[in-house]
Amino acid sequence: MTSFADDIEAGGADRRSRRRAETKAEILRLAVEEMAEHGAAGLSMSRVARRLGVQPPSLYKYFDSRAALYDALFGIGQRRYLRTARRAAEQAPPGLAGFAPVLRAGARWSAENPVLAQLMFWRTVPGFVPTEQAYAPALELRRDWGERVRAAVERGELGAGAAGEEGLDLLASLIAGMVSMQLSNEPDAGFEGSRFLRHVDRIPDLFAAAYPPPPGPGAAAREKRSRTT
Amino acid sequence: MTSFADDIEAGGADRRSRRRAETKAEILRLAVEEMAEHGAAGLSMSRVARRLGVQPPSLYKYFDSRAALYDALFGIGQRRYLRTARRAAEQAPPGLAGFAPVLRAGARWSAENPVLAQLMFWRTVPGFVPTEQAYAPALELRRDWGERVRAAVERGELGAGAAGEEGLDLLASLIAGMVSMQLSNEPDAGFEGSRFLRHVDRIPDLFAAAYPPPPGPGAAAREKRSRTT
DNA sequence: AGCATTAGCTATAGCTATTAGCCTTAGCTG
DNA sequence: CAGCTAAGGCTAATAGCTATAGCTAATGCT
Repeated sequence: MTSFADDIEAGGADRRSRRRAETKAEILRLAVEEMAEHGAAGLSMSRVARRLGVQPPSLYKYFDSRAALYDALFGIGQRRYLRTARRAAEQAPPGLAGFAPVLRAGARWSAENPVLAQLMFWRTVPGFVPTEQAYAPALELRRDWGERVRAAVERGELGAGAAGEEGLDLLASLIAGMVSMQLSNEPDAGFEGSRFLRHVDRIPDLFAAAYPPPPGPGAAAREKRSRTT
Repeated sequence: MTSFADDIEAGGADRRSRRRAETKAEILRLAVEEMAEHGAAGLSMSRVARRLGVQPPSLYKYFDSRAALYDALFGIGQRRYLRTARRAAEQAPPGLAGFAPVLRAGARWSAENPVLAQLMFWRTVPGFVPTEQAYAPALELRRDWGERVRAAVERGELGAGAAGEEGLDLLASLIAGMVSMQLSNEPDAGFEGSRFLRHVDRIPDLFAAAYPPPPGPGAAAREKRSRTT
């Protein structure tokens, strides 16, 4: 969170390119600090410049506009969020049982990066629309979830509708709700001990309640297990 | 939505007070139009003044600051939202069966007033913090829900935990999720045919799945009913 | 009819983003 | 190592923003 060094690709191995990338990363870091203080929509180029010890117009050597700065942060956030989810997915068990760890990882990331999460999940900065490129990871993540849900359906853990657009919309709404409540009510609370994010672990059961699996082999065992949990 | 005449109390029966109240209502109306175009955080006093056909400083005769204008809209929105929910509650059946109509009424209101909903449910306007007075209806609504859930618990339709702070947080998260998805993804879509808000009717069942009622008289009948629904 | 208040105005201060254009110097290249 | 390019800073200026101060005319109550 603190450093953006890895998110800026240096144009070349030049010393100049390297220094330029460092400055860009520093600007992004200061921008996030600014947003943490004044709200995601309250980013001021002038204040960032002051923090950097530079006159405001100099910032435009690095980012074409305030919107471009937002877009960079939006894109970095989306990439990191996707990466976080995929890493969690690697270690998660297959099927429905793997939902909770992945959801939890995403929720934790959002709690630890409230400013970026606000920018990404509510689009509330007037005049800012993310570029297609910056938005791309969000579409990838949605595809990931599509596959994950489909796998759970094939395992007989969820009803067929769960893997459709409708089911994915419901699943997205469930996680969005808890993250939204967190961001608007206690953005600085962190993940552990959050009033709202502790409910994230319940999402798989809630989702399964909305799309119950068809009765089949193993249904009785699953039923018993879910009752004791 | 179009008129704010009923939301501004005229100081007296004076002709002056009446005209003043009319102008205030007109300003609020134009402010919402502005916000619909430029985003909730993109309200500009100058643009509102231009629309009203007046110089910017003249607005300050009616609202002390931009924040005061936001606060008025925030308070009006909260009052209307509370009123909408209570009206729906009057006609709703008692117990868990009454949840859906009330939730739906709130969701519909949010879809029809996306700008006010954004201002109220995400607090994303930099520097704006609602006054206690403007926020009060939100607390009342939470108390209403507390009673409604408690009644359902007493009827044996929900588990005991549902009526605690934790349960209410979960319920709030469920509705917030769908409204949030609506506001960020298709704010201009309206209620009917919304991808996300159609899931609102499922909330009671989801909530009941999280706080299942203790087995007791009528449990079998309830079980059968919920399966056929 | 008289007069206080209201509701407009202009001018101004101090922010903001952004563009234009200048100048120095860092550092790559021949 | 010399020279040149372009990176990266600067100042000045424009246009827009919120907000305050203070003036003026007319509204409409008493």
